[in-house]
Amino acid sequence: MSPAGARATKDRLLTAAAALFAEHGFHGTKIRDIAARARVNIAAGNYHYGSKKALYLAVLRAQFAEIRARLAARGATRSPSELARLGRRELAGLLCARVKVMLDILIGPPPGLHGTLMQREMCDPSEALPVIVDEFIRPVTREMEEIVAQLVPGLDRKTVERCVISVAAQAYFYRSVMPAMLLMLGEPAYPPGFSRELAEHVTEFSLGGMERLAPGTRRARRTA
Amino acid sequence: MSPAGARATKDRLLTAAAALFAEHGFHGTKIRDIAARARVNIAAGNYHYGSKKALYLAVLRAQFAEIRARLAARGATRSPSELARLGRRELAGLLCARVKVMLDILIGPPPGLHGTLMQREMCDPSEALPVIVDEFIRPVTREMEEIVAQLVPGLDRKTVERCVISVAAQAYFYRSVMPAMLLMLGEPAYPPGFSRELAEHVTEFSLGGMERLAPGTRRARRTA
DNA sequence: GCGTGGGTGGAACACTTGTTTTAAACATCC
DNA sequence: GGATGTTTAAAACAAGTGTTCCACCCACGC
Repeated sequence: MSPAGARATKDRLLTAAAALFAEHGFHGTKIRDIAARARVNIAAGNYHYGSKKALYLAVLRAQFAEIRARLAARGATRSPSELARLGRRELAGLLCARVKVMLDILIGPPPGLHGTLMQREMCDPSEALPVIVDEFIRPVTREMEEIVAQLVPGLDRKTVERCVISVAAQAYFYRSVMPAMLLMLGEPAYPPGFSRELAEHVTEFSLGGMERLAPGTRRARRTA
Repeated sequence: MSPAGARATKDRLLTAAAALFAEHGFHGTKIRDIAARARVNIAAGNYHYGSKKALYLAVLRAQFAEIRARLAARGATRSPSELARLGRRELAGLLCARVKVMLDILIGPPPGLHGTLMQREMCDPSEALPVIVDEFIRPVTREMEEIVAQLVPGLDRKTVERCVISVAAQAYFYRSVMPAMLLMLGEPAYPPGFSRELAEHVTEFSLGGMERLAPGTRRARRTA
């Protein structure tokens, strides 16, 4: 087959596998289903990737390489020198924009595959977990830490780290427990405009939290 | 066998199944492994519970009935009238205590089975999800909402709900992404005393967030 | 004492599933 | 045109796994 045709098959395999791995997990996804969805032969998966596990790793690598690129493109990234020139209001807006981007990716609509795949990796870590940590979690965390440190001067490193976690936790939560939350809401999906509303709530909530932890704030009792 | 013996095998089956389902998930757990761990015959599972799925549902029902009892026992529960008599400082302490209880259950040591089972249900919801929602999430959420509403008067209902979510999200996060976080920390487990440290951080962070969202706070711009 | 029935043990069954094999068809490059 | 690499098709293999079957055991009631 032509190289174009070849890449088409290999790519169809990858995208079909990504969707199915996200939907049913590694164990719940059958090679036969992937082949059927990609409209290729059953043996194609093993031919191109060697094994089901290798295909899974390829899927995760591709997904998190893609999302990293997407974040860099519209992730509201600023260099440290740029950050230093921003005022509090702009920094807060930047924080809100980043939270919005995270929520858009996580809860959609439509919900991205990345969040689901990440969640599954947390349930059953595989050799792909370091890839996710290095390709996604670490860079995003780093950038957020710079923003937070700039936004609330005087926070020690550990507190900055924990504040970033507290921010990320809120965004991640809405994806992570989505089935339960939709059950409680009685809705089949999050309403339109939900990620914007949430981004504003999370930002305000977190700004309050970070300011309270800033040195000099009343009742900001630090623990040993 | 005597009824006592029968109940013994049935119970051993249940506890063994709980541990293994938590560790490996539904698909990853084999009837034979459960039987081996419970030291019963391979057919015992199907005999006593009908099928693997029914056993799984029984496990989740039992686990979340147990945790509900545990929470009621040491969950720092207060009646609305009791809450009304508490000052801000005591309410904040109550919030911190509840966060600590959640973190103790979630991240341990040792990490409880409930958090893991819940996380797996979020990945692959089954008929057990409504049980978790009704037995665990709803009551805990309700109690937290009462505390928050008492702690920060004037918050509208929706904001109270979202604040509770923001608090719970932080606690849940440390369990949910534990593998990645341990990988980043380079440690095999969370350090001793971690849940206390975290409870204090989460409480302070959240108090700041809630106060900022309170009506009358500067820049507490509400969204439509 | 002796069936009797609920519970048990071990094997067998039936099915799924990842992987491999064989063969042939097809496109592309030299 | 032949060599090479890619794709399809069908079948089979091998391992694993949920479930079922049946003989057996032992406490309990007659």
